Parts: sequence; C-alpha cells; structure tokens
Amino acid sequence: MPRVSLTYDNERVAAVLEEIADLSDLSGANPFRAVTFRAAARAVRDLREPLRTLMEQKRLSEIPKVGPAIAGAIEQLLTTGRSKRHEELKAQVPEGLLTLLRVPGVGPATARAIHEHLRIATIDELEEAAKAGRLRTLPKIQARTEENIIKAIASLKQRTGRSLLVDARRAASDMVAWLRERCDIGLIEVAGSTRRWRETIGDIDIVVGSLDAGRIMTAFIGTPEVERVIARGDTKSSVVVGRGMQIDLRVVRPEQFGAAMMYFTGSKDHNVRMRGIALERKLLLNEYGLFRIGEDKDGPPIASRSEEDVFAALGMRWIPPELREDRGEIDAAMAGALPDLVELADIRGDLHAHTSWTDGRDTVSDMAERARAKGYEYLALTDHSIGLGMTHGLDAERIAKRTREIEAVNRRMAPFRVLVGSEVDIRSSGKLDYDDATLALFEVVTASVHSSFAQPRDAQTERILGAMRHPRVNAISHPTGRLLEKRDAYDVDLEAIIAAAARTKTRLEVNGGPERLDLSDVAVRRAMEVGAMLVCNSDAHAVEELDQMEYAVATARRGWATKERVQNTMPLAELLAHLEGKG
DNA sequence: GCCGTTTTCGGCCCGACTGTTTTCAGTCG
Repeated sequence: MPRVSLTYDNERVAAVLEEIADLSDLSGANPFRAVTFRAAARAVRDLREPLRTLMEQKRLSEIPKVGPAIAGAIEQLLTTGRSKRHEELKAQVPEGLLTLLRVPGVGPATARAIHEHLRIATIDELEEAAKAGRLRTLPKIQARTEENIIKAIASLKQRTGRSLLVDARRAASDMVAWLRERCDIGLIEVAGSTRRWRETIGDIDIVVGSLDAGRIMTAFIGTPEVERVIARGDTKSSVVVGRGMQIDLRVVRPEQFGAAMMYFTGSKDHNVRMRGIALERKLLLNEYGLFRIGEDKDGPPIASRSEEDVFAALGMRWIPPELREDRGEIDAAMAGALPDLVELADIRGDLHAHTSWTDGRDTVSDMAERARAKGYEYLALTDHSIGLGMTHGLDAERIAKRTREIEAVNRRMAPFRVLVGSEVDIRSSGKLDYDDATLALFEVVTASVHSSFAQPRDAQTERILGAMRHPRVNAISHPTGRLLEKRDAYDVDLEAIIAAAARTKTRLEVNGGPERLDLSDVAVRRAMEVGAMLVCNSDAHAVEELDQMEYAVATARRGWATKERVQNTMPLAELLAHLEGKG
C-alpha cells in the first residue's frame, strides 16, 4: 500500500488501528467497536500534524473518534511500538484469519465459520478446500458460494492491488463511450473515487439516468472487455474487466440522476456526514433524492435532479468532487467558506519537462509547440544534471548547446517562451550536482532526489533541506519519491520540509506523473496551512505527457490549493520576477 | 469504542444483491 499519511508514525498507527478493527470483527465483539477503530484510523491518516506532536501536547483526544481507549493505544504504539489491545486480540484470534478477509465475499462471519469448522487459516488452504468441495459442508455455504470463492481467490492472486487513477480513468471512459454508442444514453457519468481524482482506485462507479435499465444492463454485461459478471440486477450490476478491474453500473430514473451522482461519488464518510445533515433537518437523503421523513418514498422529492439542487436544498454550495472526503468541506460549504480552488485553466505554463537532450523522447521545438498549443505562455525544459549518467545528463558543453537551441526556438515562437531549466540531482552527500556558476546558467532550477533512498531519516531530511536553502534552487520536485503501488516514500520529515518551503520561499512540486502524484493531497493541505507555495508540473518526457498537468492540478485541488498559492498560474513577467526573488 | 442545545445510555447511514433461505444474514459500497 502506498503511504499517504503525513508521517511514517501516523501511517503505522493508522494501519494498526485498522487491524484492531478487523481483529475485533473476527473476535465477534460488538461490531460498532470495529466501526469506531476504523473511523479513528481514517482520522489519523487525515491528520495534518504528526501524532507525536499531538501526544506531547496531550491533544490526542482532539482527534475525531479518539477517546480514552484509542488514545491509550496510540500512546503505547508511539512510545513502545506495541499496543496491549492489539496484542491481546492477536492472541485471541487464530493466526491467518485476517488474511481470509482479503478474499472478496468473505467477511468476518464467513471467515469465522470456515476456521471453526475446517481449521483453515490461509488463502491457499481456503482455495484447496473450496476446490475439493469441502466448504459446502458448512452451514449456509453451498456449491454456488464455493464457486464464487474460487473465482475471487483467482482474481485476488492476479491482482496487484489498487489501480492507478490514470488506468481507471481510461477503463471508465472506454466503458462510458461504449454504452453511449450502444444505448443512446443521455445521462451517463463516471462517479466514485475516479470522479474525486483519488490517487489510486479500487472499483469504478458509473451512474446512468434512464427509464430503460434492462437494455442498459444487458449491454453492460455484454461489453467485449467483460471477463466476469459478479452481479446482475435490475438497477445495479458489477463486472470485472481486464487486469481485474471492477466496474459497478447503477441505473436510476433521469430525474434522480443528480442525487445518484452525489451518492455514488461519495466518499463513504462524506455521504454519512451529508445524511446526518439531512437528518438534522428532518430529511432523508439517499440515491434517489432528498425526501421529507415519513412520506412515501415514491412521493415527490424536495430535490434530486441535479447535484446543485440537492446541495442547495441542504443549505450549501455545490462542493467540488475532489473535496468530498469529509475533511471539513461540508462545514465550509454551509458557512459559504469553500476555498476558491486552482483550476486547470489557471495554469499558464509547465515548469518541469524533459527533452531528447536527456531522457525525454521529443525535441525542444516539439515540446514547445505542444505547450503553446495547450494555451501556455511558457514551458521550462528541465533536463537532468550531469550525475544522472543513465539519462545522459547535461555537461557544460551540452548545456550551452541546448541553451542556443532554446534561444532559437524562442525567437521563432515569441511571445511564447521556453525557459532554460535544470532538474538538478541532490547527491547522496546532499551536495547539488552542479556548482554555483553552472546553476547560474539556468532560469529555473528544480532539485530532486534520485538515489540513496534508504538513508536514515535525519540524513535524508537534511539532504533536502540543504538544497532548499540554496538561493538558486526554485523548487523541490517529487519531494517524497514515492511510486504508487511500487515504492514507498523515502523516510523523511515531510513536516520539516513543508515548513522550510514556507521559510525559504522554495516551491514544492505537485508532480502529475500518474505513479507519483507527489506531493500527496494530504501534504498539499498541510502546505496550504503553513503558507508554503506550490508548483504544479507534468514531468513530461514526451509531448502527450504534458497532459499529465491535469493530475497535478487535481491533486492540488484535493489538498484545497488555491490559485494564489500555485506559482505557475502567474503570467510570464510576474513569474520571472518571482523566480529571481528566491532566497 | 465514541458521542451528546433531544441523550452520560442507547444509539451508531442506508439500500442492493447474493445465496441461502420461506423471511433473512452477510457482504459491499
């Protein structure tokens, strides 16, 4: 799992709290106890301060859903690395039962029954027993369930984890296009975490507004890409398409479309909170609309046709999907205090891209032409520094040649402007890969770590802080080095880096590479709070990758970033002055 | 386990689908 919390401590504690929730379910305790532990885990993940700071200031109970018991567990975890509660539950619940929960369709009750009767505790044993027909000896399990478990294990084994947002968006838009063509659907939209631009996606949700659900369902499960049909109902079906990606389709009446889009865009916690707001006003909110309580559900709703209608009927402005995570957006909407989020259209240029001078595919001219065609005023070409041998990093002679080429392109394309840039490597020693005289040759310098990821936390942090103090370094690129679903962030004090960004006026990049999205949304939110400034970049290595900017902007929006705090929303003249003003 | 201008005890969002059931539990989102 990618690490998304602010600090390693926060993530580790959240993970243990989640495991306590699962173990609590498996032990047969009051299920609401597990609900609370899960809610507390999420609150910890959303924290924008280190848990350790909160503990030292005796403020743990300020975290939502953290009462005396959970605060105690967090303190134990931070001070001793263990929690008594966790240890007790692990001793009580048979080893391996937790892993059975990973099989879709197997919940706590089924897992317990399977273990109790057959002493099964691993997924391999479960698969073997299912194939041998031994599961059907259990109460409430017959051939059909056994078959489903076998299939679920097969797709679990095939699956690497969650999908990257970019892959989910492609699969979703393919499906939408196919259904539109086959069924002439007017109202069809992608909802769910894909619409919220979450960095990784579990399942894809598609919502349709139509009176002809049956025909749409038939077309949906008949799509050529469908590998397996999980469920097929009158209004809701689920299929698995290539590489194990699940798509859920929900059909409602056209006049219910807005309410359904809201409901299926979520998040779950956002929805729970919205329902609560409705209940306070004696109203019922579900996927069909907003209703007065007690009246017949088929009676006329107060609002349902559009999201705007439903939000307005609840006394708030429409909330952008990127914000719908129950991280304060509902209170802000009710107070009329939603942030004026940065938009893709605000972006006037890209400050991180590569050319064929180093590891990019396309030329200076091609990159510039495509950037101009996107409506940009400027593009910084930040090819790699000399130390990155495998990328053919630039030495003094090639820097000069490339600069002359850029100047020629600028004469031809004015007033569009290519900026002479560098992505300078921060060596493992902490020294920059160019001396000061060489750095002075560039109009834009972004510094980043590409090696020695395993350095101790203090060294890694100081390595980056040192680069930030350098007067010629304008920004830090992909500040945590994470690769989604592949490599964790290196161990670094992100809080200190964000604070230093504000202090040294070094911009922190939100990198739009689909595997990076680094800074993360949570870190962006923290940067907003402490006054640090961002830069949204594509990190393009080819002309079409300039489009990755939309992922950078979406991630910034998820962190509540406003236009004023994103450097590359500035017009060229202002930007140039701003770049000079560093340090 | 947490929470409270209705509550310090009794709730905790709500509905669809599946598979096993003759009325519902389990799982999922």
